[in-house]
Amino acid sequence: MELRIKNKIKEAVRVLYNSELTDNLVQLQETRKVFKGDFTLVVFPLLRFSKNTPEQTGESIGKYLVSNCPEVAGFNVIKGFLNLEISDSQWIGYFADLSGSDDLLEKCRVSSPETILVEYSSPNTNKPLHLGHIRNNLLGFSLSRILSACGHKVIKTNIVNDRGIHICKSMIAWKKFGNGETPGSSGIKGDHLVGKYYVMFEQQYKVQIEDLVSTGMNENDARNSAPLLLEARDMLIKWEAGDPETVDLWKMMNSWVYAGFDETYHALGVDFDRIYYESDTYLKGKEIVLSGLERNFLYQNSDNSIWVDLTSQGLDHKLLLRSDGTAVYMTQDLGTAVMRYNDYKFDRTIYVVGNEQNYHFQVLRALMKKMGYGFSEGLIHFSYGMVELPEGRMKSREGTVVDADDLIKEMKETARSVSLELGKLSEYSGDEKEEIFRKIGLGALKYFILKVDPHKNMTFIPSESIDFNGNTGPFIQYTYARIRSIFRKAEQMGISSNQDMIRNAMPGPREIAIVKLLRKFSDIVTEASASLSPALIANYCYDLSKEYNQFYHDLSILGEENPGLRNFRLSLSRVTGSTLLTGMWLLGIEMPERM
RNA sequence: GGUCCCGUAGCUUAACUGAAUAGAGCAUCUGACUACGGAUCAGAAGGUUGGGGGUUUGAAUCCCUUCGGGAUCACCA
Repeated sequence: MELRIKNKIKEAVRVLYNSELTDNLVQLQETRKVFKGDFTLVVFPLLRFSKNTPEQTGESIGKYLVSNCPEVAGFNVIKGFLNLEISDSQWIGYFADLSGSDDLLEKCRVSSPETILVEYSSPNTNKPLHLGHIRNNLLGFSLSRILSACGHKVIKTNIVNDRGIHICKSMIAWKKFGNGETPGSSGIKGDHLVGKYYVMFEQQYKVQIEDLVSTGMNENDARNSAPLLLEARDMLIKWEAGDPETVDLWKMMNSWVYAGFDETYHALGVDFDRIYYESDTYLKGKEIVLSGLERNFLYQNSDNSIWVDLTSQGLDHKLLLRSDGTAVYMTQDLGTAVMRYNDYKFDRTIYVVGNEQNYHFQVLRALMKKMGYGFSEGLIHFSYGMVELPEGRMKSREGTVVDADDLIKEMKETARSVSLELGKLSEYSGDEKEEIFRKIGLGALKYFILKVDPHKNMTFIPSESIDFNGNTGPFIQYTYARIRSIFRKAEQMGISSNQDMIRNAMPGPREIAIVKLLRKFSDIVTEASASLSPALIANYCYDLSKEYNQFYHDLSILGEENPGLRNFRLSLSRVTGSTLLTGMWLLGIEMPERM
């Protein structure tokens, strides 16, 4: 519709002022609520053609459109703004089409689908997932669904950081202090158990440093010569050499961690198509660096360390292999990227990684370009903001890390107490209730995180951040549950919605307002996919719910006497319900049938 | 110090890539159920978009400057 109107506007200017308009001069936008109309043309840019006042220009174009453009039923001009009024029958006709289609996302499909890898989560195996990972996982998962809904081939992927000195630290601590403790023997979830030994290492290490300092050693030397650290380094060397005992221990402890992560991922409702492990990819990375050196893209220092010079691209020199030949972070990312390209020939890889690594990804891209990898342009860093607490960043040392498992559990508990307080659901079985609490608690958490612009840092206030009223997940879920309830009731009454009757109805402004919103859905999803922003969909679902709740409050649906109007309202409810369901699905949020 | 990001009501945030009177929610105050679900709805109050300058018919948005906060610049990941 907008496109047709825009073309008519161009035609109007051609006829009235004998001038050709370029698209960027036709600024057609939604009319703001305080004014009358549906679409607004900003006429300021057209004054140079009309050589007239804004009011006169608006008036002339408005008149032309009313007589030449069937969609436009009327207009008004306020200052430099031409507000166009669309006839109700246009909106009703549009809704009839929408209502008859069974695929709300049909218009979102791109004409040339890409193969896109979305990397998210990327945990370390020495500690459990926390709130930061939750944002990461939710963003990555939702982006995957959005891109895939738009027709792209999406591979959800994860790179597990399972090697390095930090892993050896928890292994050493477990060996020395663990007395053979396992998840099974202790009842502690595997990732938490390993995390416990990592913390224990750091504590004991600190004690040893203090002891050494008290004997007169300076702190730096103490740090480097504490027995525990020496043992960890020794273990890393053994690991790299493939020492069977070390590798077995590593495998065993990793398997505990993976089982723990799987549980968290499952609770969060995210999954992956393909998981890469750093312990596999770093070797590939080394290979690439060595061949890059041979081909003179890189250079070697006198101490044998290997570097790349990116100063010509405004970046710096970057180390790629240590002097002892071991790999650094960048090394394995090179390897991972190449392995992935070999596996999938992707058009894009979207790295969902915090903005603290902006520089790293700039370097990665520039480096791959320099080394001649054609796909370097397709490496996209989806840089999202940190989750902070009121007192600042989460710090594991200060024990302020918000644990993912705890948070998920707390959300469900909160949902439970809110529900019980409201006294609903009494007729459901225990299992049914648990399922509803889970959906609501998780819905609140997910919506809270996804509704904010991914690029912005966000503050999480444990006691009050997650609400169940207002602009929240449960508000949208509630709206959906109400709609479902109407249809249960309608069924009892023997009423069903009839597609053929829609065009004959005479709905009022409340209904039309919803139709206008429903119509925007596919544009919003397309926009979310293009700009990689689930927040657009989240806020849209809220707007739609709000509009629907107003309608629901003011007007009766099943109680409406006029069958045509009742049918229209029922159809409107049906499409609103499926739009909310689809929108929230794109965010990874489940909707309860009742709550 | 170099580079980059962010400052919007008390709090959490929106604003389509420069347009009209900057939208919401929470919290506060006032009202609405003999009605399809009150986790709802209606209303009030709350803003010099950190400050200052500039470009423009028009700036939260672009440019400069200043203040405040953060990130990054490791043979850490």
